[in-house]
Amino acid sequence: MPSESVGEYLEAIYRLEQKVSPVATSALAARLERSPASVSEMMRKLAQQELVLYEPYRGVSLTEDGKRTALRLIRRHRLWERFLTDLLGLSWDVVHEEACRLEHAASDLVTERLAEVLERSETCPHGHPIPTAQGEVAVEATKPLTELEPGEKGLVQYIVEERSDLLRYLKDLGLVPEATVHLEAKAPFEGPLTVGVEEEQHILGQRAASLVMVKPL
Amino acid sequence: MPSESVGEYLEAIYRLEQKVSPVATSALAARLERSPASVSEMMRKLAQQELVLYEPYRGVSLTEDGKRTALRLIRRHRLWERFLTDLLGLSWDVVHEEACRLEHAASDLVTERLAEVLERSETCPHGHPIPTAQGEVAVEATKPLTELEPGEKGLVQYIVEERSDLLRYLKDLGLVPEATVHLEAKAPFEGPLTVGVEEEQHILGQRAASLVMVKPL
DNA sequence: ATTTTAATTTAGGAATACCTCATTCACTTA
DNA sequence: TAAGTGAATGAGGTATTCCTAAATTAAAAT
Repeated sequence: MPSESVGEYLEAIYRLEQKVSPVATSALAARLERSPASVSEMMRKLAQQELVLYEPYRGVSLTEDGKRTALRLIRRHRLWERFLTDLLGLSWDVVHEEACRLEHAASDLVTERLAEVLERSETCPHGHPIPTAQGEVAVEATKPLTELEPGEKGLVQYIVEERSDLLRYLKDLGLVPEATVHLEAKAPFEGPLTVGVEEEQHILGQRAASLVMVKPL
Repeated sequence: MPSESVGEYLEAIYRLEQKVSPVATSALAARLERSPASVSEMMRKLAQQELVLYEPYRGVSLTEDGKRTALRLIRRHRLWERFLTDLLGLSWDVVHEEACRLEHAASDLVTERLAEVLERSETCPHGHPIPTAQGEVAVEATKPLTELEPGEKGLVQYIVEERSDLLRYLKDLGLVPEATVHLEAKAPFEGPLTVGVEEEQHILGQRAASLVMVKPL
């Protein structure tokens, strides 16, 4: 099993690879709040352990081995998030940080018991799918709220980033997984969107909207 | 807040100080499975931070500050043990190790929520009292099972050590907190004890019996 | 095709927390 | 009281993981 630090790197690479692969050093450095130099150094080490494929100056991607490890940690992470919201009643904007630490402290035994207790949970509180113990992830066809056509309706699937301030804002607007949204208008020049959420109407900018993934209805 | 390592030292000192104070380097080294040299080194550091009083070659004891920190961690530790047995259904012989890691991963926010969810828990699964959030510990008048007089009855209060093999053995005999024991006979020359536990009768050696603390009835 | 720039890597260091081996100390025993 | 013994400490070293500052490289702009 990887050290806490190595684990964080693998998870981050997995997440970033969903967008672009290979992943740039600077992207990793930004996400993990480390210096680019530290990231380079760590990549060399992970490559040596065959957890990543690393082309200096080009970027990194996970090997099969690395992906397996990352998914195991992501499973733990999301299960703990569920635990924190569902059983302890914490709000969805604080659970990410807490789960980051708990995921490394729990053994597989504890993790799987937790999974049983949380039985029907298929996603974390932000809507991301919880990988199975075998490392399978359910993939849904989604697109950012910004790419819905005016007049189109969608079902909120997940929130791309777990930043606390973003999550608090979105919760206020009712933009949470399972919510139904109706894109009423999209201002030109990448302007704000007018969206109906359940019974209310809100106006929000592209930045926030692009982080809300929806399944068109 | 202390590092994981420092926390382990403080907790260990607290526990060992219940028996003898000041605590010897070798006792700490044995409990934490570290080399005596590592312990010396760490003691120097903790003394500098005024978490312990350290007299080289004589031993260590906690300062008020150190005790407060230790009790906060012990509270977390025992709450997690309760969580693991009561909510996840793990057996009492594995929860100590798991809790050792979880206690450092959880914030105070999580800890106090956990305490609320576990409401009426006043002890860990091994019978040790859970300190309050203010650092108070309930103390009961107890003595080792070996010091019960033949014919005397007692209520099992707590098990002194959390060693897995010991706990499994004691569970088999029904020697768990809350159980009623009846010391039927004590063989001479520190020989085995004959004890009645609820409806059954068992014979056990001094080593094991001395680790079972009872409240005489 | 060269220059510039921005990203990336290398070099050199620091902090934490371990270890082993050699030495020193406190206490007991002769 | 002196020697011996076992516990405790000190010296020197390793592994992680982070950093800043300097050098390098790839890619974009002239």
